[in-house]
Amino acid sequence: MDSDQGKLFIGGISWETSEDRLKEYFGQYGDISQTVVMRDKVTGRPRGFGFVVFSDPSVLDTVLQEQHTIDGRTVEAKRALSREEQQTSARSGNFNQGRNSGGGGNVRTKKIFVGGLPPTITEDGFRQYFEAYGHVTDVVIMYDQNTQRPRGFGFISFDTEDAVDRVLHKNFHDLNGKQVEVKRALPKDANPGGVSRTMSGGSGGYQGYGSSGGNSSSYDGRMDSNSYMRAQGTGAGFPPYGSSGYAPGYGYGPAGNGVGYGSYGNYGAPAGAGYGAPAGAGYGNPNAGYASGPPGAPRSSWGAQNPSGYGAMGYGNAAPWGAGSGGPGSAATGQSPSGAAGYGNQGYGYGGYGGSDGSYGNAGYGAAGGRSGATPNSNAGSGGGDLQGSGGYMGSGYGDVNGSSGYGNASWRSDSSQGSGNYGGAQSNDPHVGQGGYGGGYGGAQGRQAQQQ
DNA sequence: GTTGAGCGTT
Repeated sequence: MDSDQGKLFIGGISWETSEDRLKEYFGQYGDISQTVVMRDKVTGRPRGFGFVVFSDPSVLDTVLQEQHTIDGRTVEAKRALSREEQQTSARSGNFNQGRNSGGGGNVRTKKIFVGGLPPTITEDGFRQYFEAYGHVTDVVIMYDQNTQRPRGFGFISFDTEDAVDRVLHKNFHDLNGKQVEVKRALPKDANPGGVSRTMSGGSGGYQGYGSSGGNSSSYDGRMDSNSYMRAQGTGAGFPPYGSSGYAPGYGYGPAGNGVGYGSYGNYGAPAGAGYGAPAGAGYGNPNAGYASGPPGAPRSSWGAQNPSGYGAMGYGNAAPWGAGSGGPGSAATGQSPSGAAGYGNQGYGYGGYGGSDGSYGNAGYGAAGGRSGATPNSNAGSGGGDLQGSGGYMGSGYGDVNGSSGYGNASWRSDSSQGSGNYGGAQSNDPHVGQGGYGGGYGGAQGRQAQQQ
């Protein structure tokens, strides 16, 4: 990755070796923009390795060819692996949440921690970049108290959760040509361990969900953590996501039949195909739905990795929605365009979930909504479901609320046999509109209306 | 001792 260009991993260093010493030693090869010696978080003892970043990446060629002895130890200099690389190659278990995992996500500040800032960044530049995502209420760039040098990170505050979600959807942002990393800021005052929002069943249907699973943290907290986001486009990040237990956490799955949520998968996938079709089937079997999915769709990774469904959902997949690519033809037709909104893509759901308030839905989904334009194509893809459905989905507001009602409603489960559409129930009236169902059920909104009526 | 931490006013 670009940001890691010029970065060397220095292994086997003496416990006596400090950042300054590294800089002094490697400085003979070129300008050093940063050095760090990793230490145990708890004991503070050096772990025996560190990193050196040269301003000019071409210096590495020379450095890598030579042997280096620092503080009496012959150290090993290697090109630093990106975190993604590390994950894929060195770990099999993936529950490692990395730093920040505890608590960051539980308390939803509207602030974002931005790491990896280029030293040249100005507050204005920082603010202007993020204003594209929403109204920025505060900007902070941190500097070393003594040296006044930029510390490489800062904070950006928004006035809405939506803006925060939009930023987080995309974990890597390019400021002044360098990629920076964004994470939800740790609450300064809150007790990290606590769960500030009511998890008890109350308001936010979603949270309830999550919590019910018994593992509250997974859903909420982890999400923000880096692993998920690391995706940087490669998709590599996904795995962790899924694996992290989202699904489980979500509770959904567990809840009933393990798969429950999975259905979503279909959902996502669907686009064409899927939705409807799947439904039934799909429901239970997320993968299936998925697989069937859109041509070329990248998703595969998802499916593969997470059988459980949620993941499958496609969060990631943008395409399907917007693009419409998929599916069976149908989708393709006109819809695509609107879909667009990238936003929707990715994440659509993601953020929402987290947001306890329901606010969530909007954004992402909304985007999707765009898609709705498409309306009718009926394509029917497979299953009979009408794509429109999708529209429904969105509309309804996944997020909005009450999730409980909709979502919870088991109805879908039972009905599953029938088909997809029914996710939400609503449609049951109108079979064609599969989607609607979905939406309704899920979000509640439609569902509710239907019921009332 | 060999692959990451940095979270607050400027």
